[in-house]
Amino acid sequence: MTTIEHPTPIGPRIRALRDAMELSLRDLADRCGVSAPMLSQVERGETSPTLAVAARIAGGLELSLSQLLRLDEGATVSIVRATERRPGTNDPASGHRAEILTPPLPGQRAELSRHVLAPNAATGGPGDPPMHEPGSRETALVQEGRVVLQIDGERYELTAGDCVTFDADLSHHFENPGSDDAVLLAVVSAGLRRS
Amino acid sequence: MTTIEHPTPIGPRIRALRDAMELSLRDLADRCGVSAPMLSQVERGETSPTLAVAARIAGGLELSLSQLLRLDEGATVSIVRATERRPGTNDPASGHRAEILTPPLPGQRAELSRHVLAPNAATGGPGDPPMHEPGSRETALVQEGRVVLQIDGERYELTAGDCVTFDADLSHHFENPGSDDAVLLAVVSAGLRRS
DNA sequence: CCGCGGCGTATGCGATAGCGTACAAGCGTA
DNA sequence: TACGCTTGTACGCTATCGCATACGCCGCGG
Repeated sequence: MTTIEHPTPIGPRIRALRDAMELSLRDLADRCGVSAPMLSQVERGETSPTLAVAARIAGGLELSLSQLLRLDEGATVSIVRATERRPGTNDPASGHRAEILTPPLPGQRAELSRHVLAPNAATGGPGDPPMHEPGSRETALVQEGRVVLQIDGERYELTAGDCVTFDADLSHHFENPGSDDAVLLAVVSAGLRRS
Repeated sequence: MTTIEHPTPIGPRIRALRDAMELSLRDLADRCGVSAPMLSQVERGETSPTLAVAARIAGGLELSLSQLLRLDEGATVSIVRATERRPGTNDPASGHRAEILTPPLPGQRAELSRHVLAPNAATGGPGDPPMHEPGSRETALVQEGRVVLQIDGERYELTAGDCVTFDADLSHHFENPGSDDAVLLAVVSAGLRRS
């Protein structure tokens, strides 16, 4: 009996998920098209499955593979302490006021910011930044007014209360086409993490 | 020459990442401890690597495995339109007022909420919900007052301006130990997506 | 007592992942 | 033309993944 060294202890996790769904090895085997003995070996860490079967196992557990493997994501809790207030941008010319609510960030995981767009103001130019690191996600909530979001050439019209989520590594910017200030709460989260 | 059907087209992605880092097959092979021919076969989808070597490849690309596989995450843009205002909870007994800012959500990807905690109030009980689906992340920003966060028994003290990120599938709750209202902006994002 | 159904695991065999090596093609230099 | 040196790929061989099958174990009903 030799136990292989794990890239990540996926075995116990599969076992836990299977138990939580109250499936036997054979039940899960039927659901995912992987033999029961194989499942047993994977759960006990006696073998390293190929991506193909790992993906089928994930499917049987109603997860995507990257979700099944998501336990190597690092610290479960990270706190960034408040520091001096970040200045915030205020561009009277364009009518764009932005305020980053989160403290500056080593090992950045998330950033909340609040934007106020005067009538006809926009965040950056059409092809410019804001553009975040590959894999990051942005969620924005329109709190007041009307906003037009341009992503990669596409145009979306949003009104107060609308919420949009998109891949933040695409070029994107917001505009205020209305005649009142628009207020936008934006959250950028969880991009790739290099090293 | 037979091409296997991919769980997810990881091959082209590896190739793209390798090109972006300007590494040859042998360079990457040295970095990650996987032979160059193997890398070539994986990139072209001629073989499905084991998790062990996939993880080493990911390591050579300075990514975690789940990050390397993260391309099955779905649509790049999703908009949830504003609907009627959600009522929001208001519990005078406990002193907890909560307001969910995002509209109700098919295919929920993110939820922003704003919590006001009167002195000595708390969000839920110590072991209760709020507890979100496996894999989800929560980021919270203390806007006013002082807050104590309990996660899985651990206790963290936060003051205005602090920002915390943690795995939201752990049991957690916030308390206000101060003598003024505490205001908390919370964002839950990107949990598991079943099927 | 036996039999029957379930459970997880040991066994043995094809198929193939993963290695070292050897190869063809594309560069710049002589 | 030949030469080094790079690039990515084809060739064999061994380790092992992944399967069907068989086994020991336990709880239940006869």
